[in-house]
Amino acid sequence: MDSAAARERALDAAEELFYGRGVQSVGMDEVRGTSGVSLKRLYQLFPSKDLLVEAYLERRDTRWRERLAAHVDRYEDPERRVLAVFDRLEEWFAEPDFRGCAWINAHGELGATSPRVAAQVRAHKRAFRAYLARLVAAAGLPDAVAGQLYLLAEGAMVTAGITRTTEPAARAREAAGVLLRAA
Amino acid sequence: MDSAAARERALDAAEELFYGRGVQSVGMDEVRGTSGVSLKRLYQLFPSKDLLVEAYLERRDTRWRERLAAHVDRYEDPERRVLAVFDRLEEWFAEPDFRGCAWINAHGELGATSPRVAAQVRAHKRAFRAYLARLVAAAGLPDAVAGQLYLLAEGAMVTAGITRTTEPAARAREAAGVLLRAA
DNA sequence: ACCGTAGGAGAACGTTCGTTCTCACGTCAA
DNA sequence: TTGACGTGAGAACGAACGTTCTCCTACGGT
Repeated sequence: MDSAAARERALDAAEELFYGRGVQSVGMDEVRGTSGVSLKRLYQLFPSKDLLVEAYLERRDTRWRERLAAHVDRYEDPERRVLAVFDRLEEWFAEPDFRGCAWINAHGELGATSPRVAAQVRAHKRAFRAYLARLVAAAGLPDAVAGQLYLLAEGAMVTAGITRTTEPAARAREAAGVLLRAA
Repeated sequence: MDSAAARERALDAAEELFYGRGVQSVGMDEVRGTSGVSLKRLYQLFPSKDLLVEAYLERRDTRWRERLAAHVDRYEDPERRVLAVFDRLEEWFAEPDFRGCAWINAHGELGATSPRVAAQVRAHKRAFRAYLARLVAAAGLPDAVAGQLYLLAEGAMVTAGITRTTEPAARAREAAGVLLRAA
């Protein structure tokens, strides 16, 4: 197994475990067991657990935003594209291993003690918010609407994570529709 | 120091530390140091750390909802009372030691591994949501609006916790105003 | 005064975990 | 063939931490 493959496997295992059970309740030894990558190699690729956590969050950030954009790009109508964000949320919430927003969870767990994780979370949320702002601007709507929709989306994520239902997405979408019409 | 006073001090310290830095990064020894309650007494009052965590969340839940209700009760107009929820959020976000919603944070940290904490978080959120529903019903508005406002409030909490600004409260309040007018 | 009990300070115990080390094995270059 | 090197399995190390234990002091009832 070459270095790149080991890295992917390690990140796959890290993501599954850290996201599924929280960072602090997963030991490096379990990452080794799940990934099949030896401890020695793990520490070559990621010299500390902190760095593995950062890499996990970073890769997940890229993928999460790509999947969102891919979903939105199914549509052309600018207003429909805004609402597609909430459709994507619903799809996400329905995934069998969904356990809430990885960044909100990581912030709750590590935000107070790890400035780097806190910064990654802020960057991720800033990027999401900026994306929403672009969609709203493309629909010719005032920027304030983006902030409102952003709060709805965050509320839906956190609520879906706690209740383990997809329903918050539909509710947020309804509210978003009202806000769009009112703007 | 009698037993009741020791209990209060222990809970004060637990709340300050657990809320401020997260549960898992605070040891029982630090709770002892901050509270001035010896380990022996701590374990008499709370036979395990888990039970101390539960007691912390429970006491905070009671107080948090009392303060919210007290703020809302300043007003009589039913619609104003609904909006007062967001005023209270802004006040909360501005507190100097504000670090996001304790239950969202606890859920991110422990929700996946502690069913009891997860249940407490769900109960707290259910209670908040039910309170909002009562305010909305008293204003003669459809129940669906309560769900929408709830998502706005949760989004504001999570965003304020991550960005450490009070601004999400004002944005959520604006959006809430629009939703109320549209209903 | 005397004893039983409670409490405080802090050592001690056992476990977990991040990280490093040991050792044996296989591979490839000279 | 030999020897340097990379790797894997897992032991080992050191720290942190939840929990319990030891020992000493102080007090309340007789």
